[in-house]
Amino acid sequence: MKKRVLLGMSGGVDSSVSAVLLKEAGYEVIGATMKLCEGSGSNIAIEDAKKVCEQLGFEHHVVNLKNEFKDLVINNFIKCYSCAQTPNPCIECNKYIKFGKFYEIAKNLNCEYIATGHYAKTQFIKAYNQIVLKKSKSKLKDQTYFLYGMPKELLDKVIFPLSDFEDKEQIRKIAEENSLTIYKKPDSQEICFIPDNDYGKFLINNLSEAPKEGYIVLRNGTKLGKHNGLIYYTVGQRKGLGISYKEPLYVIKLNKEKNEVVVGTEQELYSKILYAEDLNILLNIDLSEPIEVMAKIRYRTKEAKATLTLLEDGKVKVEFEEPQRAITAGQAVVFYLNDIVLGGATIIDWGEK
RNA sequence: UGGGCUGUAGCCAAGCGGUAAGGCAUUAGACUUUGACUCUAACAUGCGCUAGUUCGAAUCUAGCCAGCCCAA
Repeated sequence: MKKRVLLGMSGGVDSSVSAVLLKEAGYEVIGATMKLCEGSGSNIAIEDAKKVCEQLGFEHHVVNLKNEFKDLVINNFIKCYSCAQTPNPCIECNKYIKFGKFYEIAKNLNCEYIATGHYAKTQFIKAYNQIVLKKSKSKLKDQTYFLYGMPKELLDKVIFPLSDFEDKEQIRKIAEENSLTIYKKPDSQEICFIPDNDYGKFLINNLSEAPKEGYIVLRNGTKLGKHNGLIYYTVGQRKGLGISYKEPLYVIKLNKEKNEVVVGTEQELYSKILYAEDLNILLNIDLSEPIEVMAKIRYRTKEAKATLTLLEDGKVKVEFEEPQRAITAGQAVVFYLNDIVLGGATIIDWGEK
């Protein structure tokens, strides 16, 4: 009997080609498109995915997860900003929706597995006696940074058909060869629930209290200018400060208490130490003693050698060998052992204490 | 109406006789399943105004205008 798998389909190239690959691998595939928010993009996604399923002879379902998405992802996004942090909604979405609610739906449809078009890989590793989450073959497109939050129990229930592809062109080629009309659809970007990418406007419409004006200051308190609200800034930001200074200035901290944006030179952005919370561990491994890992503080940043120390309450301390640039509260730090994802956590603070 | 200082792009600012650095901001791209960063390109025929010296002036000279400071 064929194994049944529920494939999350965004209507894009990656998930559509995943459908082809699963079919070729002999799975019984059911396609499902999650409806996460209103908007024309969402309807196009559904139509495109449905069309692919028709072409391949699969069932297609539309799964309404709007309420869950709002409760678990959008609300966290808003809350995070109101705490002067910078959220990463894609990580929350993977954690709660794509590898949470979506799996519940799969079970209801009698699917043993779920699949997505993420660039990531799962593999049984004897040393850990488990299936682990690994980086995809394409190091450039690897998306494990966004996936560290998935439940460990799901590792043997998830299939990533794109795990061994080197680059996107191959994927597009497969789409074209299979006459999938979406083969040249551009890659998705930006936050999916803010179609015009104007997240400032989105926040103003959704925050309980309006953003307050305040000062932009140097570390020593020198006032350099004014800002329209902390929500418009994030650590490491250079553009949009509107300040004249002899060298480029970057946001190095958002001070919620004083409602101040603290700016400094590029050098002041670097730190060797960060603290994080909500640790999620994907590996059978003993963390009672500090451990050497490779840690990544941001998507598109090279991971760096660091020591991971467990503190109380699921909090961790990460000490890097080399200073890292623009460690940002609200963003994730993800830990790797070679290509294997150990886990990750949400950054809450940085610098010496 | 004595003395001193300043006046360079939307903003900050270098240059001090040889043909307008740099930063911020802005615009257009590249990169990117978060927000950023980064990269590439564009952005003053003109340096308060007017005359003059000079082969050549933002740079020197004179006058004027504007702002600031110190004295009355």
